[in-house]
Formats: sequence, structure tokens, C-alpha cells
Amino acid sequence: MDKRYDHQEYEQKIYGLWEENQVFSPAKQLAKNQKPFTIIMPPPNANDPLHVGHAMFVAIEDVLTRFHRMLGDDTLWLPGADHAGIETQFVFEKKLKKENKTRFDFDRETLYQMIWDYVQENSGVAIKQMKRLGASADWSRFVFTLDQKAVDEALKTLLKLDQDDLLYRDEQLVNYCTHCGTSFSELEVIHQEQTTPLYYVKYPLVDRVGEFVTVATVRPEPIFADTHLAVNPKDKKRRALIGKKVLNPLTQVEMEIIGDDFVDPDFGTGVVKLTPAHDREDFAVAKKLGLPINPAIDLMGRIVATGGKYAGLKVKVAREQVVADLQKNGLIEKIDESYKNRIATCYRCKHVIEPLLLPQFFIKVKPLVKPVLEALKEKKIRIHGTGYDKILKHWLENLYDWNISRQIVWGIRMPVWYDLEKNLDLSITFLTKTGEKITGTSSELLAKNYAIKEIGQGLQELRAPLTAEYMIALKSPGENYLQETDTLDTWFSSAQWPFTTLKSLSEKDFERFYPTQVLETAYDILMFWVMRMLFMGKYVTGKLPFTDIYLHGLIRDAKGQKMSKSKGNVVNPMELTEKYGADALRMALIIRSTPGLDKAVGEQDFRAMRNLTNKLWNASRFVLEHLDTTQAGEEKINDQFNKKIEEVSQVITKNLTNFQLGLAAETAYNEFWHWYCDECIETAKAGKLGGQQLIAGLQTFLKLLHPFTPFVTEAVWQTLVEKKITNEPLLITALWPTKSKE
RNA sequence: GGACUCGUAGCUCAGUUGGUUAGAGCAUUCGGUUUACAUCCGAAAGGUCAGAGGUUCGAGCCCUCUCGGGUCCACCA
Repeated sequence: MDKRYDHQEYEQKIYGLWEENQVFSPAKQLAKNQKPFTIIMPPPNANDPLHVGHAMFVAIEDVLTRFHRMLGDDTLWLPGADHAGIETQFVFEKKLKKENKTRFDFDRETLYQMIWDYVQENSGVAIKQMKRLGASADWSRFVFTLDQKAVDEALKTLLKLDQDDLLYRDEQLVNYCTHCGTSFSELEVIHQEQTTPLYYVKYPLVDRVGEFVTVATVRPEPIFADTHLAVNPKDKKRRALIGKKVLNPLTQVEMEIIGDDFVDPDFGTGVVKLTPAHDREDFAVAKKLGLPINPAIDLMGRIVATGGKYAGLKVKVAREQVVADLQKNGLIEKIDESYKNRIATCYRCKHVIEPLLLPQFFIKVKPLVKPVLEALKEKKIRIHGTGYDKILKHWLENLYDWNISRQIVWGIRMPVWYDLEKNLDLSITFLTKTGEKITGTSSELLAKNYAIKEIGQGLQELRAPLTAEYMIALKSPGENYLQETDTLDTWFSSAQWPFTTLKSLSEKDFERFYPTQVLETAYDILMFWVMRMLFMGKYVTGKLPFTDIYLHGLIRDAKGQKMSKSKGNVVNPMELTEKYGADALRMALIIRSTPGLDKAVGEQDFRAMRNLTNKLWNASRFVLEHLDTTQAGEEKINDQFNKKIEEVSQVITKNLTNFQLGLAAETAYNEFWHWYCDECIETAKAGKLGGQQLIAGLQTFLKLLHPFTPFVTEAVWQTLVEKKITNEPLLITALWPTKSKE
């Protein structure tokens, strides 16, 4: 053995050894009394290289996987990759922009293919990197969210939802990003506090010249489309206004003042303007009272054609002009420049989200969520991560129906079909064979004798009014049909990941490995992903997809600051692996970590853990090569030594069983270094502890440390194998030192 | 406004159902070793476990309040 452990020399070699022996895949046949242990890997984006957060999940999940594999469980860690709809299309569009192109230059099928090819180019990177970190996942079972079989499984669920009357199409206010060109679910919207001027706008009273009703608003630009003001009927000061009429300050059209108790008499002026097409609350009121809902802003974020002189202006510009015009006419009482409110922004591009009226597909969540809430109550779901069980409960109880329509091409296209001849008012944009862009309604296009086939092939966008008749089917119902251009929310397929993966592999795998045991991920996608997996899994398979949820925290820099590119404190896991070794990186991330809490790590931590790998190596080297074991002939068995070894095994096993990985790692570290090395080896040097016993103890420690630092422990193990000290050929599949007690 | 979470050595954090002198890494001081360890070992110093009150034979751990970080959620236009 060399004087020093050189991770560069061993890591690749050791990983190759494992791959050759195909130890990552569970045995072909299930042995007797074997319990399954399955973890579905949170699929990284197919397109992105790994960041340190990925290293964290690899470290944790690999520890659990290796632990259970050594316990003899039927262990499967199933890897995959996610198409990450919006993220990926966003990145791709940026790339297009550099080439002076946009998505509007291509029909959707061509665009889809281009993104597919682009993703393929980068898809191997993440896998290679996870392997470098030592991930013992079963790569032969790798699944991509857009693999046909996985897609088919996901779509079956859509049909089931439809049959069970849990899927509906409705025109509602949806969170629409005019920049990304798609709607979002409530989860993808970030509310940010901003200082926005609050304008006090005066509405002239119709029957009392010179008198006004003042309304405070942060959004003056859609005033032209407003038709009503509202006050609270319980508001003694203002309820007399109910039924009175005012003039719209922009259009001079008469507006009625109505009463509804959603108005807070103490806020602003106690009078509200109703903008039902662009405000969730106003929309609800308008629906309730049957008021008109007039859109003022279009999908491009511009004022609609009915906006008179403001038509076509971007919202921001329109606002400035409207305010200027109102001021000119003396209709602005005052402007509160210091007003703070929270506005919805796109989590992806940070632009302002416009609530827009759009027909979309929704999933009714209430019935789906119910059994999960019950399971949570009965403690059938265990969440490791302080406080997150309560957060999950809160979300489950307050979830809106799930908007699953996305106006992007990179994703699973909705299996929704419109008969062109029955729906003459579809709004269609397509590119002809010669590349000419045509926009029109279905009746217009049919009148111009465009073949439906040609439209379908060059289709860019199809927008169907709420009244359109549609069919849901996996295949085209006939020649007259065009398929919906919207895709499904990425999380719709992700929500089914625990079973669509297994089912797409084989029904046998599904039977054998579902439900899974552990779901491990960062706490920030608890609601996006974990919550939805719970209710979709339960709905489709009748079983909860997993029982233990381990939520790891975010990795911060040594000073505890969030990592960000602008701060320049981002650490690249591959550089760290290069410098200190994968074992050191894994150990530094895991040791003393606590689920649900963020962790600060820095160079000194990686160095310290690199020293551990070297310590492991050298302690082994000493015991195997330098210690005089010839005196072993009259070796006295030291009971205390054996007792302590057993005790340490028990503690670490218990910690791992209870998902206390940080504690397990710390215990292993301390007991190995400060007890085994500092005390026992020194005692042995003095001839008071036998070499054979020390070697047996070393084997136990190699096993206990293997889940955390797989490479160096396996490297040492191989010398044990060479020296014929052990008959277990690989540490990765060696038997765990002690039985787990549950 | 509601909820969650953290506050332990100079710094970053552990502390498993409350139980003997509260731990680790890094940093500091002193000594040793360089025939396992581009290092390592031994020793020292450093904490009224945010503060106050309570439960208990016993509290870093449980309860209440206060102060101070962080995070999430909410339709005050």
C-alpha cells in the first residue's frame, strides 16, 4: 500500500470494479424473506450539470442504499432524468435568441425535436457526475420522463382522472407569465414585496357635479375596462353610495357602485374598483354577482384592442400614460409613493405575473388530497425534517385546483382533440409547407381550403374557446381532429414518478418495488413534488408511494451564506471531488447534518474529511503491514474491545435506521479516529492488544464507514481480499456487522 | 396577519424517547513524534447551552413568555 491515499488513483478504478460486478442492480430473483428497499431518485434536469445540492442528495441516498444493500435487503435505487419543461425551454429560447431566432419561427413539432436534440447532447453529463460521486444507483433501469413508456403511463392517469370526473376544462384567472408565454400553478409564483405607487383616483359622481368617489389602486391601467365600484354594505359611512353611479374616469361610461362584504372599509378609501378579468378576488365577486368580465390585457402583456388610445401598449407604459392623463384632468387626488405590496412574479424569469382569463385544464384536488391528510393524521407518513409535516398539512388543506395546462412545447402534449368541423371558432396559427405563417379561425382556414393535415403538421398554436367540444384520447380520433398544443405541467408527470418509472420498466418491477420506502429530496420542493406524489400515487395505485420522507437542507458556504453566482461563492461538486475526493465531499456534506436544516460547509470541512480518508488508509496500512501480528499466537481476547466494537455497530445501525445520518457519520468518525486509532492501535503497539483482533475490528469499521466513504473503504477491502483475510469479495455487498433492530 | 424554524466553545455545527465532569471540525497555546498517517499524538484554554419563569428527584432537551436571526404562507385593492 502507498504511503498516502490518492483518491484520484482509486475512485475510478473502484467504481469500475462495482460496475463490472453489476452490484448496483438488485438480484434477478428475490431471495427468501428479503424486504424490499427502494428509493426513487429525484430526477435531475436532463440538461444541467450537477450543483452541490445534487451532491447532497447523492450522498444521502447512496448512504441509505448502501446501508440497506449490506443489510441484505432487496435494494433498488432507481435513477432518472427530468425534462424540466419550463426550465429547459427557457434555456433553449435563450440559445435561440443568440442565433436571432425565436420559438415563433418554428412549428411545435420542429421546435420539440430541436429541444430534444439539445437535451440529448447534454444528457450524459449529470449521470457521469453522479457516478463520480459514487452513486450506486441501478443505471440499467434509468428512466427519462419523456421516454414513451413513461409518458404512456402518465397519460393513462389523465384518462382515469377524466373518467372519474376529476378533470375539467374551465376559464379561470390563471397565473400567466407574458414573458415565458405560459401559465403556472400557484406554486410556481413567487410573491415579492415591492414599493409600488398607490394611486388615489377620483371617479366623478353622475348626479352630483363636482363630487367624487376616490378609489385607491396600484393598477390604474385597466380602468377603461372596469364597470363597477364596490363598498362594504356594513360600512356606515359609505353604504349610501350603493346603487349610485359614477363615471369611468377614462371612458366616461357610467359605472354602478355595488355592495359586497369582501371590501375592507379600513383599507385605502374603503372603495374598490372591480377588475374581474385581472384580479382573483374581483373575479370571484363578478362571477358571484354575474357582472361582466372584460379583459384589458392580452397574452403578450399589452392592452387589448378595446383599450382605445392605450391599445397595444405594454402594461407598464400604459400605466404611465393613464396616470398622466388622469392627472391632466385633475382626477388623481394623491399618490402614495411609499406603498408596499406583494406582487406575483414568475419563479423562472422574475417578470410580473398577470392574472389572465384563459381556458385551461384543472384537476380537482380536494378528493385526491383527503386520503393523504388522513394518512398524515394517522402517522402513516413520517417526515424527517423539523416542522415540515405541519407545512405539508397546511398545504394539503388549502390547495387550489391544479392547473395542469402549460403553453410550452417542451413537455407531454395534452391528449386532447378538437374536431375542426364541429369547432369553427378555434383560433389557429400554423406554418405552411413553404414556411408562411397563417393565423385564423378554423372556419376561415377551412374556407381557404387548407388541408387539416397541413395545418396539423405546421401547427404552432391552437386556442380553443371555453365552449369548444373536445375529446380526450391517446390517439387521434379521426382525420378532422387537431391536437391541443398545450403540454402538461412537468409536475404532472413528476407527481407519478414513483410508479410510472417502475411500470415503464416492467409490471414485475412495479409489483416488487412499489410502494417505495424512502423519498429523499430538498425541502424546497416539498409542495411541488412530494405532496403531489403522495396524492397522485395514492389515487392511481391505491397505495402511498412511500412512507418516509427525508428532507435535506440547502448547502451554504462556510459563513452560512446562501450560494449564488452573483456572490461568487458557489462550489462545484466536481472540482471538490477532483481536489479532495468524492468520499471527503460526501462525508463533509453528511456529517452532523440535520434533516430540514441548512448546512454550512467550507474548504476546511472538505480538508478535514479528506484527512479522514487518509487516516482510514493509513490505519489500515499500519494494521495490515506494519503491526507485528506474529505475537498473535498467544493472543489474549480482549473482551472490552469486542464489546465496544459491537456497541459502536449498534449505535450506528440504530442511527441509520432512524434516519439520523449526520449523527451516524459523526459517531463513525469519532469512534474510528479517536478510539480505534488513537487508543486501540497505540495499545496494540505496546503489545497489549492482539493484531488479529485489531484486524477484525478494522473490517467492522470499514463496513460501518462504507456507506459514507465508499471508495477508500472498498480500496482497503480489496487489499484484505488480496491478502485472503476476508472471503467477502466486495465490501459493497459484504454483510453489515450487526442486525438492525427496529 | 398566520405558521414554521433556529439562537450550544472565537467560527461552523452535533447532542438520538430529560439522567453521571455538555461534544466534533476549524482556529488558539504548550509539549512530543517524523520507522501508519505532506502528517499525527498528548495536553491546555475556551460554554451561567439567547433571557426570564415553570414542570421534575433531575432540563441544552418538556411548557409559558420575552428578545434576536432565518424561512414559508395570505385576495388588504
